[in-house]
Amino acid sequence: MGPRAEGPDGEPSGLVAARLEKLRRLRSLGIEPYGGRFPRSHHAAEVVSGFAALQGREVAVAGRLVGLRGHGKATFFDLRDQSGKVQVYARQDVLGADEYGLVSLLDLGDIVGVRGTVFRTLQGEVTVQAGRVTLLAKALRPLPEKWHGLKDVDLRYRQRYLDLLVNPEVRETFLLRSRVVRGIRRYLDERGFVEVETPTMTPLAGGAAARPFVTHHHALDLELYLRIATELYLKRLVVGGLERVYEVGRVFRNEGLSTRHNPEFTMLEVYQAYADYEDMMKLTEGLVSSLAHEVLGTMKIRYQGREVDLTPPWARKSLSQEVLEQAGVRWSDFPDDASAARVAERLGLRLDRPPTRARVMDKIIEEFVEPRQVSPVFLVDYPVEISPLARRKAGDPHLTCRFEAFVAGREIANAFSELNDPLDQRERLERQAQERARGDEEAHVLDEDFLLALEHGMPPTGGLGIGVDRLVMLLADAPSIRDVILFPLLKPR
RNA sequence: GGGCCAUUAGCUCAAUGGUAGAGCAUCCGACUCUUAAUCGGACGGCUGGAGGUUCGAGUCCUCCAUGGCCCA
Repeated sequence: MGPRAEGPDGEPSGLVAARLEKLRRLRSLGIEPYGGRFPRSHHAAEVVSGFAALQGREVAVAGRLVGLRGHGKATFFDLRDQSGKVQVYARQDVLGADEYGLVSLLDLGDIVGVRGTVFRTLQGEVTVQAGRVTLLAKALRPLPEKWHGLKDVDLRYRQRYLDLLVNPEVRETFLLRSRVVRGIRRYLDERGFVEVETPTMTPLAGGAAARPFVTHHHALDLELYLRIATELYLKRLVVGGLERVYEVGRVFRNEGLSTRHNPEFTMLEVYQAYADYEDMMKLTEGLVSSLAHEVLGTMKIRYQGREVDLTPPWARKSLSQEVLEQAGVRWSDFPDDASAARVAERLGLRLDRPPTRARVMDKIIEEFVEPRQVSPVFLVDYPVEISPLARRKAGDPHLTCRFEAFVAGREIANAFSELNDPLDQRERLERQAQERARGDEEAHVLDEDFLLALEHGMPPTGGLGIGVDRLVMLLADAPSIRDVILFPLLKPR
């Protein structure tokens, strides 16, 4: 499909038509509006910061035209590349009438390369005086308004490239995300962890309590599920002797959208053989605090107006104690589903599905405990009912060696001493299978292949999961998960 | 799934139920140190969609679409 003057959504022909006309005029002048390779000697920011050494010297810069101030036979324009912005000064008497004719046909949004000498204007701005101007790509559509930026949230997500071009803080957020992910890898690599990749499409979606997406493999005529966690495959690798493994990977959960939920998101999972959840606490606080220091230069961060100090060690509190303090109930107050329903009623919890004991536990934590944990804290020792993959606590078979870490009222990590008793694991998954048979689509699946692996012997292992998107939200002070995912899921237009 | 709010020019926003406007962008003209360049002129709209109330609807009502926030 060729360029058209009228867009599908009623784009008025004027703006596009004007640029198509310029394109035609450029070609008639023998200028190719879509250029090739343009070797740059410097980035924009380097020209500005390196002025002392570059003054009077020739540079080659390229970028998008984001400002244009014509003065008849001279023109100032601003080029922006990934590093920043640099001003260019083009004079007809230097360039000659032909090449200056090209400058007069430039539009905001065009991609332009400039070779020229570095100088400082009378106003003090570091500027490249153009000796040669090359059009590298003609823009046929205008950029959003330069002063107010692009605010329409829908357009910002659907045309993220415009958001990135016009709203500098958006680019900053995604550069920060990149640094966070790189920092995670570096931190773990330095500690002897091996990065692996496990299947995204699997015959069973295990390792978490969530509804999966379903897809179909034609050649095998096989139903496949997009993974909801990487846990069960990573533990198979621990069985196989990879003693320290991690995966930073996309997982998929078939749930609604909110400021904290996107159906696909990025999860870090880490497994360390011969370790336990105490080790995972040290790993968590060490990793998160050093990431903050690395990308923000401080461990004292601000999230949505609240001051949070990530400096280790983080507090540890008993989950049961915290539930008692915040909600006024004990786990032992509701030993079964019937009593759990009464407790839910009394606490005013509204559950969308029948209130089982496990659901009420989850809901109490979510509603009463999670929002109140502002300073970093590990809440430890979760009930076995809601922790089917975690090792039981010695001396109290109702609890597990599991913690969740909370910062700024949000869960950021979930970890436990992994259950390596294949018989206990089988019983727990069978219990989940019963829940599933009773209609709970989010109950864990029973994965025989995983149990087979456990039966070969898995060393005692500490495992940790961190939601990378939520971690980035925390560090970027972003209120919505959509601010840290480049292309969040939207309804198609 | 429910409630509230939003949707007006390419973008950002105005407009008691009574002639749809501004800034930026665009187009034409002037201008060789501007930087939200400036100055003069011009173009730009089925007011998200479909119905309804009214002499008259951007404005009031109903439904739909998309988004946001809150709730489930």
